[in-house]
Amino acid sequence: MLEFAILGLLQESPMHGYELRKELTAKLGAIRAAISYGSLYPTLRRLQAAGWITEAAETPATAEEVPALTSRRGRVVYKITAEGKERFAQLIAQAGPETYDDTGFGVHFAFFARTDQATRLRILEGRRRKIEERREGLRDVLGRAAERLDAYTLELQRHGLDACEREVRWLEELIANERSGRAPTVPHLGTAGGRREDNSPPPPGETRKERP
Amino acid sequence: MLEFAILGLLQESPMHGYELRKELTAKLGAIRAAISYGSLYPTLRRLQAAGWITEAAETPATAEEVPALTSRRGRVVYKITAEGKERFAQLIAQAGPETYDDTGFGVHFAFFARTDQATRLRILEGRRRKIEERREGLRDVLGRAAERLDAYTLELQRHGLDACEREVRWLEELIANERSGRAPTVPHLGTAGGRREDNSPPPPGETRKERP
DNA sequence: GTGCGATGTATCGGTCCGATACATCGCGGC
DNA sequence: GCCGCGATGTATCGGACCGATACATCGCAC
Repeated sequence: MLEFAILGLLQESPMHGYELRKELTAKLGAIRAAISYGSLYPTLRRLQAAGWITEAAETPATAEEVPALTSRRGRVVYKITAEGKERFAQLIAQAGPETYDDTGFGVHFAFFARTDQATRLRILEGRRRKIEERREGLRDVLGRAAERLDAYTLELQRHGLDACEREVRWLEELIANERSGRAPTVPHLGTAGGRREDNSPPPPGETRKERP
Repeated sequence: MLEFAILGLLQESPMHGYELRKELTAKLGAIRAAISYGSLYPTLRRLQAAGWITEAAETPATAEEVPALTSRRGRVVYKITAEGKERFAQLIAQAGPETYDDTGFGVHFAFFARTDQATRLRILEGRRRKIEERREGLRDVLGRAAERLDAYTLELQRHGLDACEREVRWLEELIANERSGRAPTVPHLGTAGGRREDNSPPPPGETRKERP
């Protein structure tokens, strides 16, 4: 999962570890807390060993200004390779069971902008199926095994059941949307009205052109 | 987390591994998929080494029937020890940061029937605080960084934000309920009748009372 | 001039998962 | 009669990820 997310992010622009973590947190904040360095750095090393990313020298273009007096700090910038892009495409295409669990689905969804419509549809439907199964399981427990469980446990199940039903409805909307016309957002909300008050002083990748 | 859940379940009755997994799945089905044997068995071993659980001989009372012809099947039944009960009580009392993340909170909540009211309240409020923080983070991203993110990522955040708001409301209800009167369920739903035989000390809240 | 929070890289032990292996039991179909 | 098959049951192994920890620099406020 981390591998997938890193390759996806580096496709937008080269980054160093710390930055990667921040972007990851911003992009995946809805589905997981914050990636740990204890996962991040080893994974970066693994990706590099596999040849999917490389270290890029950290020289901010106008490097002649202050050459090397203070022994340039060890900031390691990574960029994705051609093999890395292939790998990412391959990871998108092959959807295993882990694609539909909470984290896996969230990460895939976060990169839907780089995913073709057919695959998007497949993933959304797989997720819906999985949630429906979970929902049925919860209904069973609430129906058949209710007297074996205490009130708190039941309340937890009920809350979980509610979340399942809600997510299924959300997925239905997204699926319908995906089928009829390739609109990227669900109807009840427009195209994210932009008000710009903070233009992020050092934008980590200002030359971001979406590759269609 | 697994340690906590196992000790909590074995407090209700002795069980063998397979059974434990099924009960765990039933009780925690709302918050996590299904416990893996690759976690369960090593954890059982660890708990046994620590002296918190012991193996109980599997002899169904009338064992004289078929003595040992077919080499009695290796079903290992575990039961909790006095030290194990102490350990469980200690784990309930001390609430670390992990008590408030998704899984940690869910597991603690599932055993609220064995938790005193003050601790319940503390955990519910800690969880609320944590979710409120996550909610603010998502609002920040949706407000300040919206133009940096694509429509799918934004939709994901919106869905996450919605879930946060919903959970905060749920927690508010539970907290209010916990404060005024010790009713174990939220008002809008009743049911939940008798418990099964269970020689544990009186669980602090099986006497359901309808709060108007 | 000094402390302190943000930036930045990195490792280590431990928890948990997914795949896999293997053995028994009851039951229905042929 | 016996054969497969799904449920029951115990167990291990490699790998992913986390939390704690360590350490170093930078800019800024006091």
